Amino acid sequence: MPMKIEQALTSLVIQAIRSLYNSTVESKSIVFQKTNAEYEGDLTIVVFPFLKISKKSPEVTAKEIGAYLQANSPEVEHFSVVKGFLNLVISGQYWFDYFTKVAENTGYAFVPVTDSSPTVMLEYSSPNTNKPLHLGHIRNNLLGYSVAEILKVNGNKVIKANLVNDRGIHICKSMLAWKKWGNGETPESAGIKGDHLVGKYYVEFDKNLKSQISNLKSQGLSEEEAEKKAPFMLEVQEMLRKWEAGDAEVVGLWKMMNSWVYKGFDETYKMLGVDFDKMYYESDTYLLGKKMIDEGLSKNVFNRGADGSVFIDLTPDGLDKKILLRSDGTSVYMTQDMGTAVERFKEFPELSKLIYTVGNEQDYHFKVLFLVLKKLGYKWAESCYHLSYGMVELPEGKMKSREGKVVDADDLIKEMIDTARETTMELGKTEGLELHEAEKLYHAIGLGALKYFILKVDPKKKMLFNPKESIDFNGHTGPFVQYTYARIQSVLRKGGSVVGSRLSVVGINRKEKNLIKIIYDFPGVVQDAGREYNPGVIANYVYELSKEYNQFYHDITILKEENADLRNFRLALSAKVAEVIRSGMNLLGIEVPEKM
RNA sequence: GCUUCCGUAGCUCAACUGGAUAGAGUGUAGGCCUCCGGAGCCUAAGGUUGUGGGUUCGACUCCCGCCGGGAGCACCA
Repeated sequence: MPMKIEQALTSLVIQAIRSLYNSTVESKSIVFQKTNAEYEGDLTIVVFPFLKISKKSPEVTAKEIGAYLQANSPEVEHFSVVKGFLNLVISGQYWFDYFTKVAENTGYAFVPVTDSSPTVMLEYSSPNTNKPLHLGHIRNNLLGYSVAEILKVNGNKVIKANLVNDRGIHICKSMLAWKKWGNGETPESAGIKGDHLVGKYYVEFDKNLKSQISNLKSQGLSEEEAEKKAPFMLEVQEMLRKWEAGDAEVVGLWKMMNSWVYKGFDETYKMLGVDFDKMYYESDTYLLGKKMIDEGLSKNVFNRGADGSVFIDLTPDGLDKKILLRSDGTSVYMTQDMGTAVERFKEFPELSKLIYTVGNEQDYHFKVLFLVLKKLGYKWAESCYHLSYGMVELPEGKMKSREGKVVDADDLIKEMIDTARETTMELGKTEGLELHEAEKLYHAIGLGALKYFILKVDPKKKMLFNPKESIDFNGHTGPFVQYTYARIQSVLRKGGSVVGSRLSVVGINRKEKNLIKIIYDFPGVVQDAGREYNPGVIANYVYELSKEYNQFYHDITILKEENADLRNFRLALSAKVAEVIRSGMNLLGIEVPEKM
């Protein structure tokens, strides 16, 4: 990657200040920003921080520094001053040279992974096996996958992990309902995906339990008592005990129903295009944390209550007391998470970061988890990070899975693809496409729209999904970017290939310069996205690039340009834009079609 | 009640981490296919950034107080 012009200018500004005002400034205080479109210029230096040193007005200071830069840097063509802002015009030659240097280098924005690169484990997805995936899971999956890809191109080895919540009382609920009312129904016999079938029995259980509870309440029991004494509740608890004791029949049922669910999940994962390097199952790991109870007690980090329960008192840290072992000796979620974290650093001692992709409703949980690990003396505790994301809300409010107010993942994916198919046909773009190619295209567009819609939003913020309005293919959307890519491919097919490093052009126009400047920004954007764990940075960037290209395409002739050098340059520029769009979209897990 | 996150155009989202007159899309009203793909391009209207103070050359951004909303609050996961 060529050196950034900002670096060279920074040291020049330091020189300027030394020579003009006989003083030194830190490079940190020299901030560059893009020049506003309404003024002439490429880069702007804010001179307010230097006024104390120069003891002159903002205008004079800016002019003096500007003159120095112009005199000492061939890249600074000229400059102008507006109030305290020094606007620098960087020569077209510089931008053109930059372009020829990166034109042939597809990885110019990426940090390569080597043997000595740090290893990061990123956990995401982590579903429960008692119901199918919904829109909330989709955000988790897309976010996790994308951040993993972004970390890779920032020079990290990434292990994508999925910890499946495959045991516990909620799983037993589906099992019990199926046993009672299922009549041996299977995904095959019912013609339903396995995860949906199991989910159906989960709902069934809940319904029947509720009617039992309301019966008991009408007999005069309180809500709390009724919940505890409902026969179905007692039965399901008994089932969980049997499962933990290894009862052959219960375990057999559990295995069968879970295998249905996994098959269903695999289909959904495949449609979403997400994958994992490492699968963990809670049935293997849920006992891990128990060992740490003694460790914590002997280190006086944990306390034992009179009833035998174990807890940690975090009130000195501004948090609460947190139970870690129930009075009956069983462990809670927190304990399990402690155990699995320790286990992972044992399994992968080279881990430099452990990232959990989990919704922000668990912010407190992870705050406590990391603090407990730190108090136990694990120095890697500070390398743990909660990639917290906001909830997806519907126009009518939060999704409630128990009330059936959810957007089912499989339904939504299908709807996106159907809409892509309809739109493509309406626009008459299916000509000359084989059927299976067409279907691949609808998938790319439908999923592209969905993924882009979700990933363009800052993960930290909650987002609204309106099923009627959110499926849009125009404007600031995935298909807009895909369309721009396909359009460029069409130009390149007609224009032939050119060697970007052997170009010569006398001058570049404003639109060309704008495009090169955006291409120039890509490395920094990739870095920002990685530092912030935010795919939205990439999404907004590829949109900006696409928009600029479409203007260029509209205003500037490419194929019919008579000057061969200019024509070649514009073809090479188009090819580079397409390549950056493709690599950016791939970081979001979105495919770009050659035609659409 | 305590802790915590959030309020930006009618709607959905940005704003380079404290910098210029807060930007896009969508929707609304208009315009652009004799030119490489109209899923595109251009123009217009649309804002006291919830609100009141403070910090400073400068605040959507930092601090404090209100108003409104979400989430979490030891033996659920």
